[in-house]
Amino acid sequence: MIPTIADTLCTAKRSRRKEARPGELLSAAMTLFTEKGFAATRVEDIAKRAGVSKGTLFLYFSSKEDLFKAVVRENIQGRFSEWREMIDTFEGSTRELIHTCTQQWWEHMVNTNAAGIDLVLINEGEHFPDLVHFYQTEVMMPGHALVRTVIERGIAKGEFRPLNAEYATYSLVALMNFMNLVKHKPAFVLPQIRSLDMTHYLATQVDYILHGFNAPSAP
Amino acid sequence: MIPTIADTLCTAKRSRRKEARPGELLSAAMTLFTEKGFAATRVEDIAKRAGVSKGTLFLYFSSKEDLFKAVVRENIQGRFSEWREMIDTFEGSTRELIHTCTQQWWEHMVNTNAAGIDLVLINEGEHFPDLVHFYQTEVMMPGHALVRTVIERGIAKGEFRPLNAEYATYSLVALMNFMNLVKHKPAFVLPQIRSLDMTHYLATQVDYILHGFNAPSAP
Amino acid sequence: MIPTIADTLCTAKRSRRKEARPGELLSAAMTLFTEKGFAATRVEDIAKRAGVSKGTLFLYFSSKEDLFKAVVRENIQGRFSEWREMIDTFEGSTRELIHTCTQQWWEHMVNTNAAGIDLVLINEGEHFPDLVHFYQTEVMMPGHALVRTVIERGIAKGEFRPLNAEYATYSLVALMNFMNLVKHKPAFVLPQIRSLDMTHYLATQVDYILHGFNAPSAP
Amino acid sequence: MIPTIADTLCTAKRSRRKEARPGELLSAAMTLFTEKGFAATRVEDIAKRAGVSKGTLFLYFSSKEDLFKAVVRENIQGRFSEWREMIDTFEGSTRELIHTCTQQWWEHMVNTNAAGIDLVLINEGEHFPDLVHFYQTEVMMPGHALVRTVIERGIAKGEFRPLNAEYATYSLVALMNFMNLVKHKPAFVLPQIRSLDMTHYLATQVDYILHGFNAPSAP
DNA sequence: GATGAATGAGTGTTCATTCAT
DNA sequence: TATGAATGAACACTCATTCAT
Repeated sequence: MIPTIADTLCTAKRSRRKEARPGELLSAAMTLFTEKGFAATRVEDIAKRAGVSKGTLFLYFSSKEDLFKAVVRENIQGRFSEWREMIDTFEGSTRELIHTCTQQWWEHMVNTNAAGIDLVLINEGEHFPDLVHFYQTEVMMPGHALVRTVIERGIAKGEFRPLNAEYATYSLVALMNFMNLVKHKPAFVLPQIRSLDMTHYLATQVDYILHGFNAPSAP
Repeated sequence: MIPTIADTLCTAKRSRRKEARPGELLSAAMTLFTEKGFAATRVEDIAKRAGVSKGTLFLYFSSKEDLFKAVVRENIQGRFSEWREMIDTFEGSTRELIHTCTQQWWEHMVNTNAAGIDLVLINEGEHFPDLVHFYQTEVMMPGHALVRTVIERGIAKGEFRPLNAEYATYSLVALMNFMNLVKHKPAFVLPQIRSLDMTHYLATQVDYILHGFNAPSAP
Repeated sequence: MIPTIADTLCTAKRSRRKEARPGELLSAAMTLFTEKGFAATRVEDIAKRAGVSKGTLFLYFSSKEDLFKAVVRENIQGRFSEWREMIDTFEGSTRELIHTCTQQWWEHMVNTNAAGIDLVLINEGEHFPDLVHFYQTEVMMPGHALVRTVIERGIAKGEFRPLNAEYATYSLVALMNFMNLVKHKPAFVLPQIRSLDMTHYLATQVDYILHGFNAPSAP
Repeated sequence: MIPTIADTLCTAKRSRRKEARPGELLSAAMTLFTEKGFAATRVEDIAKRAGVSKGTLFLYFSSKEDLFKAVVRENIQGRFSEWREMIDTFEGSTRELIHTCTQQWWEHMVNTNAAGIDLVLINEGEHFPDLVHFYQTEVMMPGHALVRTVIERGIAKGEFRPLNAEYATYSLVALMNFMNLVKHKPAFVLPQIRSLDMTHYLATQVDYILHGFNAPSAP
């Protein structure tokens, strides 16, 4: 018997979907978690958005919290080695390095929503102490260390004044958090900011900060 | 029957409290909303903290949402005229003005939790579209205008380089938001930051920013 | 204004019910738990039977399991002191004592359904290890000790032969369990047994057992 | 292509298993049903224990209930003719006959878990009215009749006093049920009983009962 | 005015059953 | 025949809101 196109599609769809399922769920979960927060997101809505039933979700993730952890692991953790590599081998000025890093962060973390996860934890972390611990240990500490490494590089090479490295780290963290909020939280700032060219805005803000660090302006 | 002293006390307490009731509820609500967010705060806990029953709360506020709106109106609006006055009549350098403003903001807004309301709206604003509109119009726009006025003063007086005033405004907004988060959201940053002297930290960060604006360092 | 009858009834009903609520829930719970088992009983059905809503049940008992424990405490625990008292002060023959005890047990424990709780634990105990522990400690051990005391009294007074007291205890336990099953589990025995006079049957069976213990027959 | 040894084994195993499948499922089901009860046993666990998938189980049994019915039919029915034969041709004393029967029952019914099914029906019979009817008719009535026959033999031969045969039957039934519970329900009795030699215990209890029937003690 | 008992809609999670492969 | 992915009904528990007192 010759398989009809419908058959083929069906088969193809089934098997393609089977493998894609966890990924589709993770993606749907990331979107909704970052849009509405953890508590306000209903697992049923995640499932619906991934095109499956509620029961199917629990086939792949043992609980809502487990799903959230998986989202974090998938999207944030494990990118650090690349960043570390990049920073350690960078040959240009620290000024260029910081611009490169922030632009990449914007592109890969913010535009993909990955950075929005941060905001979820900030807001609802109190109810999930173990998630916070996991996140502090696995995400925030490495991230913070990365930024600090860059700052210290600038100081060591005499590009920056002898700053308090911890404070300077927070200068960049504050900016990144600000941009994260602008991107993900419509209620955060005036609508007009949304019409800005965020890439350009980021570069400018970084320049302000570097200026404060005494880094020479771009030639 | 002759009223005992206990009776008298009781009556006095009663009537005093009767008038103070809404204020106590608003205060309890602000504390809990800023601590736990809107959704995660139970009206029963607000009532308990205000020393009344759940039913009483609904006597004064028709819903949880209504109570939240009242908290916003009570604590944020109406401070702007003082600030405007202060800025318009300030006689020192813009650098000093900015330091003064930020320190006052820290003292009056952050330490009193008022600024924490901001964070609640940022996170859960989706549930209150009209409140977000109100907030944008009545709080964020005036606030933003105030900061911008100060920036423009600095540019006009030649203390700053000819900055993009909008961008520069956001530099300060980002810092203030960062500090707000540090104060209110334990999961936001690494625990170590909590041991900092926040007043000093704020001053230092403002200095970095002003440095970026080409404002001469403090003498 | 003169209260109407309706008012009076309403008031009376409200306040009467308020106090009676936990008792009504306990009673409904005992009936359903013994009829259908723990897992198969829905809290909503318990509430419905007590004439309240599901929410009300959780006002008085923090969980289904907690409710079950309360049923045990209410109906079984705390009766032991009376029994102990009665046994210690009994003046007749051990034969008479055992007949008295078993008849009272039938009347107060089986006819009130209290003994049915036993069966629930027997069947579903595996899923509630802490309930089993509670029950073994608080109910089975004292109950077993009580029966054993009586057996040992008979041996000490020379009314019984020098039995293995533990074995002999189980002889009575087995009988009691049997009757419990007959009363509560329709599928346990042939329907014909239901037409027996259970009081008489119990007395006869006890007599058989006592006969086995070498207690002289009733004169 | 030449089949490898592995292939052969696989095929052999496959076809052997294919035929054995329902039996393996029945056996797994009996174990789990008697261990955990009907409702608390998950079909997936039965399938896993039988080494097949959940889907396969439903290939052989149309529902969980249907599987349970098959377990009952498979394991209990059809043993009665042997017992009847044995009883009718037994030549020793009724006392010996009863000891023989109870020991055989322990060995063949309790130790093989078959008797545990009894308990499941006792507890969850409400969900299977037709099965209860089947069980009463096909299992309990013949079983009861068998025991009664033995009692009546003892009376007829003058070994027992002129007992109420129905009552005396229940004496044995109660003991058997008790032992069944001890064997299968950990929550039933105090843990100490588990350390007893059950065979010896059974013999002793039977002796007590026979003593009550006035059967002379073993010589 | 003040209370707190009562409500019931809403959500995370389980599991028997189905069905495309 | 055998699989296992998918389903959705069911249930314990929470909490904003109501209302008789």
